[in-house]
Amino acid sequence: MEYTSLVDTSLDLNSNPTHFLSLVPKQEAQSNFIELGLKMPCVKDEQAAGALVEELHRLGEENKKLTEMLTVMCENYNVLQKQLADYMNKNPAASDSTNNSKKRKLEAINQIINNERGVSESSSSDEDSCKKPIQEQHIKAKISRVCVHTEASDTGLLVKDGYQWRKYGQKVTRDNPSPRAYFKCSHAPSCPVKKKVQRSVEDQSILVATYEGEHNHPNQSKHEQASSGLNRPVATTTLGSTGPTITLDLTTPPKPPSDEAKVGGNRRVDTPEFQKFLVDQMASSLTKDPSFKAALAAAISGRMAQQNQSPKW
DNA sequence: CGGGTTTGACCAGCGC
DNA sequence: GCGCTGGTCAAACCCG
Repeated sequence: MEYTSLVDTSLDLNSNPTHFLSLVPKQEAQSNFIELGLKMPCVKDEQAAGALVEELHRLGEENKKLTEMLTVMCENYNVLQKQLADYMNKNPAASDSTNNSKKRKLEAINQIINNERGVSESSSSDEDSCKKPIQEQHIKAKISRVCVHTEASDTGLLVKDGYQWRKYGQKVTRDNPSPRAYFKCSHAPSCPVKKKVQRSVEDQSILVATYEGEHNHPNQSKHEQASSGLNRPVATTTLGSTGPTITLDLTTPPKPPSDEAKVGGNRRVDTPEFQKFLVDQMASSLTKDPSFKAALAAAISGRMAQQNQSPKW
């Protein structure tokens, strides 16, 4: 289950700007207009400076509220996921309707999730985890997934992440018409890390890279990474192979709460620190998105035009 | 010639 | 045991 299917972070501004504006207080719409560099014609500089400071505080408050809202949403998602797992355990017939491979996959996912959370949520997974060697569980827990946005015309399965990879296989899987490529880390012969790269079923322009294990050697230098034209990772998660995927711009570094949040780590996504990191990323992604700003400007200007027709603001 | 890629064959796990 | 599926191997091939 993809996070994106549950938490839709997109704002359909273009389709109905006035609808969006109805959610935004009139005062804020005006101040956002100022922030976008579209100055009101008759506002004096001092007033504008004061308004900007005031606006800064207001935006800070707004940011805080949004952060809290998103945190609550993430918590709700986790609760729903848990409820679904409970339901599946209580009603095995419901899960029997799926085909065998999906069933197999679900079991693997559940195990991964349980390992990630360090909590056994069902007795069956307890039994399974007891059967498996501890070391194997440990390896499985070191799974992370990274979504990389590529050009639609780009048919390759190359995800540049700073490491050296050697392709050792390619396979067409049942659930996805796009072939899946298998890579081993060739930077160090003893490095156990493997990588699977496959195009997303929903969006062929997105490459989904699944990393297994952890590198036992340092990455390329920052300079090398910068000059090697790395792909633009749009999302990363460490919650198993089908865990949450939130579209984020990770090209610029607001530092994650800890280094564990980096690719290849096994950081839990349900920790407050990671959620705050996600929130920060979303916020920065939105504010940097020119289309978002353009849509917002269009919405505000449309609203202002509407307001100008009526005598009062 | 060495290293990487391609691709068909093989193997293991799982359900029936 | 058989069929299906995902993962891996390894020979052939390609390229600088």
